[in-house]
Amino acid sequence: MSLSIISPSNREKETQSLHTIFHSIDKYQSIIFNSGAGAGKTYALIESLKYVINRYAKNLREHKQKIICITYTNVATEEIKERLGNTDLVVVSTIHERIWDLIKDYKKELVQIHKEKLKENIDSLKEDLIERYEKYRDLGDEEKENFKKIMLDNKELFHKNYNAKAAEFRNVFQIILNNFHGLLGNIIDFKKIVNTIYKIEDYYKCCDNIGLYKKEFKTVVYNSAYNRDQLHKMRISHETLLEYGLQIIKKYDLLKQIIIDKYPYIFIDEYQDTNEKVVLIMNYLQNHARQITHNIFIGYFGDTAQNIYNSGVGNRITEIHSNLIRIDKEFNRRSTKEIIEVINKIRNNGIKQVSIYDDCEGGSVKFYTASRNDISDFIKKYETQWKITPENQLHCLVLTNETVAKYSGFENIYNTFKQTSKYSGTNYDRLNTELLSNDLLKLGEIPNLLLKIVQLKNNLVNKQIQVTDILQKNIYQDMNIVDLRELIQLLKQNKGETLGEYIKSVSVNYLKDDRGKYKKVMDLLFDFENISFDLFKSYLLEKLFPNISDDEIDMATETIHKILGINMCEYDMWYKYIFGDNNDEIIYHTYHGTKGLEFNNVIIIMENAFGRTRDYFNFFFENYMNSQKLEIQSQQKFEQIQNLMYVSCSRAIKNLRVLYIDDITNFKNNIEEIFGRTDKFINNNSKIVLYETLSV
DNA sequence: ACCCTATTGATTTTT
DNA sequence: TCAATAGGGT
Repeated sequence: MSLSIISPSNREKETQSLHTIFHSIDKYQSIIFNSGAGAGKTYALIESLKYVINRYAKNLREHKQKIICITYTNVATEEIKERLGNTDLVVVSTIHERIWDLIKDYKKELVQIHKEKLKENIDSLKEDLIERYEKYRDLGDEEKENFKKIMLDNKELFHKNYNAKAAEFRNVFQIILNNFHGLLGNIIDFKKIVNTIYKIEDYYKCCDNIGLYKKEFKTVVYNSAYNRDQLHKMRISHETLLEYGLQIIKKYDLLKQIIIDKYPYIFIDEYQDTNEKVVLIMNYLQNHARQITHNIFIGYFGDTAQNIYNSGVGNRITEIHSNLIRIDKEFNRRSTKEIIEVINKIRNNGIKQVSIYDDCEGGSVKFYTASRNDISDFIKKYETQWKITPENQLHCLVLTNETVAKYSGFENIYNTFKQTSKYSGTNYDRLNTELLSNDLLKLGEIPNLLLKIVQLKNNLVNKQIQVTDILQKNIYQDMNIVDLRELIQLLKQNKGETLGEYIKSVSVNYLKDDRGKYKKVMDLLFDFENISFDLFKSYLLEKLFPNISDDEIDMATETIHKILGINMCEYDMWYKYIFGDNNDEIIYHTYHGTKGLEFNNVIIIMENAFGRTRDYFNFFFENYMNSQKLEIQSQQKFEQIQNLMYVSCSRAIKNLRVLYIDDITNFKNNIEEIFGRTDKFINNNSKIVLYETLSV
């Protein structure tokens, strides 16, 4: 058993680095705590919070003060709350929740800021119209007014035909706009122009309504469930919330002072992912505190090398918030020495980690090349070689959710949903959240329903599930045991090879049910009544192809048939993936999705391309030795890839394999600089074992 | 041969 | 929303 012995001197050193933090807390000197992957950053954060509580609780309570701890995700919030235990002195939340809480009561001021934002947007939208669209620019002032009037009168017609083909769309407006044929030359541009005109009009109206003190225009509302602003409806989303927060805090010194005096300690987790505006806010607080000679401690905890989302502040943080005391932790408490050596080379800057353990040897890292067709064999080989079991799982990292779906066994579900109009075109970005999220609140309506159907089916045959978890209280509370048994029997009769057959079976039994309990269970589950196969089918059609035109119906019906024709086993695989209580031997993730996690055995499937960028990982390897000499933009690209490499490779505790499925001739040397050597994967058991040292 | 327009299909992740 | 490609017109 390795990774278990910590020498007294290492333990002492680790304690020392904690004490450096504590010392800064005592002196109200703000810090930036950097630690690489697996260093125990969250541990340091928790210990710091505990330190403030233990030492200053009495003082804080006397002055009705609290400690703020902000995180990047809700999951992280929950984890910190759990590890910290119960206390009323610390408010743990996401940054958005906190900012909204701090500013939401300043209603008048927010409306004022909102009005200014509307006006700014009106100006820039008007500028866009003139600058981007030549045909529109060339119209005279009177013509522009006239055009606007016509289009405002025909708003409904415009939206009704919005998704029609260009030629058809043009036909609809040709006669109405006979003076403006030039504008109809390019329908895409035409739509953009008209949309912009509508938006400007909406914003003007909103400004008017604010001026008239109309009821719904007296407050700004933050909607965390919605990803886009609806400024004309006084609704803002995440990004604008931070923007308003920054403005209001910047503008009002009294607000700054209130925050400083109420929250003298602010801790920020994963600072590298935090939005730049948040750091700006902190900097304003810090400077104001200095001005009025009040105390405030701000502690940033994170790692710039793990910034994999471009919205994060990353290493620009020290330019924005100056005079931070830098504390680095160089121990690694996760991985074996072999892994640490490789991730140090990938990172190749600042922090060079060493293991905290004396017995840190025994891992293995290898870099293989192969063709795309060899992936499954490669994985299979390690499944036997590493003696993979549900207790010793293999975690396989791939780049896209589509690939995850494929290898996890629900390829058809993913691909068919991708074809629905609910999840394609302008809505394509919803697919991953609404089909694959493990947060049930984020799942789409239909995925949610299908998941509930699969869940009921599985719960009925799962011996560990209690009746109360399957049926709602109002179903079973007035039933005797015989009736209950009968109901369960009937529910269990629902069977089918495919989803469609299963639903047919559900509706057949629906007719058999004379007591009405089965009906009630199903009505609750489906959220509509008189369930039949045809009704279900048209429900899917309506929800997955909303507002569909007549000539698209055939295509849509065919897609619905595909969904119904998918095997129930595949829905089971999908169900298992979502709920993640996984007893599988091999588990697939996206690179990004593994952030913060750690696994004994990791295989990373890598290739040149990622997303729109054809030169992605090869770009990193090609420039590994001379990244300093790249132009600024290329350097940013390099760092982005480097960080993703660093995050994914540092998940491994013991065994790491990278399988590269493109040609590496041009950058083989640099790969070997990092990984020691590269080998061709030969699809033959005996040969591989020769090269490998077993280490499980 | 070249220009303009229409169509199509696509990365990751959080709030 | 964007970029690559297909397709039509001159």
